[in-house]
Amino acid sequence: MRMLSQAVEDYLKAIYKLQGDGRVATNDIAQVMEVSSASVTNMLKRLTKMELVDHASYKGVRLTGAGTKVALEIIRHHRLLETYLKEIMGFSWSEMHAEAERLEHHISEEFEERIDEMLGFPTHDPHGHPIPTKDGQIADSATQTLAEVEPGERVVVHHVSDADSDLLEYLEGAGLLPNSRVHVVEKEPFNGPITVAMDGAERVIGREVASHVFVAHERPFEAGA
Amino acid sequence: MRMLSQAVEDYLKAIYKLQGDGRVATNDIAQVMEVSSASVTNMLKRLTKMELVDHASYKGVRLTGAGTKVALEIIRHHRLLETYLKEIMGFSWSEMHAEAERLEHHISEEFEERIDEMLGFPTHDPHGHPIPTKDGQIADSATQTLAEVEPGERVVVHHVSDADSDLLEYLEGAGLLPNSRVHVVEKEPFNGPITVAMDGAERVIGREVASHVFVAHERPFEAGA
DNA sequence: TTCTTTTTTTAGACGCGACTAATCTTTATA
DNA sequence: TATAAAGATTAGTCGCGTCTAAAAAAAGAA
Repeated sequence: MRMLSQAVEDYLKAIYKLQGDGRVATNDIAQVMEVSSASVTNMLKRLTKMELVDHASYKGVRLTGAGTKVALEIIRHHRLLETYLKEIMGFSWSEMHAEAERLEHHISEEFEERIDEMLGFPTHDPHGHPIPTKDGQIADSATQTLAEVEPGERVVVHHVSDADSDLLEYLEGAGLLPNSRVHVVEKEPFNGPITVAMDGAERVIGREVASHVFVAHERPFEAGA
Repeated sequence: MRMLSQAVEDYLKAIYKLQGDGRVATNDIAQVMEVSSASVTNMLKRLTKMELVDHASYKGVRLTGAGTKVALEIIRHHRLLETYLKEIMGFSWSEMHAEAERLEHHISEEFEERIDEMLGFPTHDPHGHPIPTKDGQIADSATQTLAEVEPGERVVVHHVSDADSDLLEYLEGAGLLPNSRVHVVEKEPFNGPITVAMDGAERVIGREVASHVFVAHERPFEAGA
């Protein structure tokens, strides 16, 4: 794995985020990166030579397999860092993002593994965004469980684990059915119970039970990422 | 505080370490930085313009007050990071140094404060090197107490707190007198007792008592710093 | 379709931080 | 003290990543 500059990593990350199914426009990259279009064109030439992007003059750009891999690594770093800074180090929402934005380029594989482990291999960051795995897989947005949601977050139940029919009945009784809106009020530490509010009424449920309730965020994408 | 490049920070750190009482030679900087002498001369010109060093052609270089301040900040980052990586994150000695070497340039004031606090405001890093304070003070090498020494380290008792005569008598009975060599064998977590070896015999002492025994390392300066 | 507007690229420049080769200065040695 | 060796600086180049101004290509409107 060759050494890439921070600038290169930032461009790849920006292109990844702009890239839906199609190709990305030079001007769009210039805007989110806050540089001139000429700078972007210049960089795209270099990225093309490095085979990280596929750029055709006047036709937009797209990440190659290698480029996508790098972008996902950086995004993984970012989201793991945000989770770590918030959960373990007590950073605020605003400080968290800026710090992760810088550190994501400078942590080692080793560091990444340690924080992943210390966090219990989380699948989503504090915003609810999925954390790419080491081999570049991104969890489906509905693979986050209620047990992982942070206090203050509002989520919608997506589906419920169908392993145990007793459990299903309990969840049904508790009103934790697909499409119900849930507001996580409090979380006891050390895998203790979770207090949720549904239709204004509070309810305390065990962490174990919560880990069988798969949820989605109400607003999948927002400002910071 | 203006933004400095990583290169500038690295030069200042190198000069700080080479600088005893006198001035530092271009070639010496080139050697530790692993760059050509011409590159050093070139950088010294820029550092002089920034008023971070005081450089006279053919006469060596010396840090200014501002330059020293920056160097100490970076060294503080490095030593706090090494301590954090080792104590909290479980890094090995070898990984610790390399990681701190990169991260020292990229952590915020906020991050620095958090890890300082999480570590209980340590005065020395795991090597036993003093950690500069935020305002650039460096603890005397003999202000580290036995309570702060890591298992495996060998230290020499420098002096003993003279607050309490009962304590002094206890320490005398335990053989913890100035110039005695002490090998820390084990440390119980959560401020539990410490096992030390002296003249081959092991002895268990309370953490509170150990915090009144001021020690110095046998080899004040070694490879990594 | 032709003209206009928007988007993108090219051309040329600049600061940073490195390099090599050549040219001083200073220091050491005969 | 003259000369050789060691140390430091200058001169000139290069790649990175940015910029502005100008030209070219694509897209939209009359």
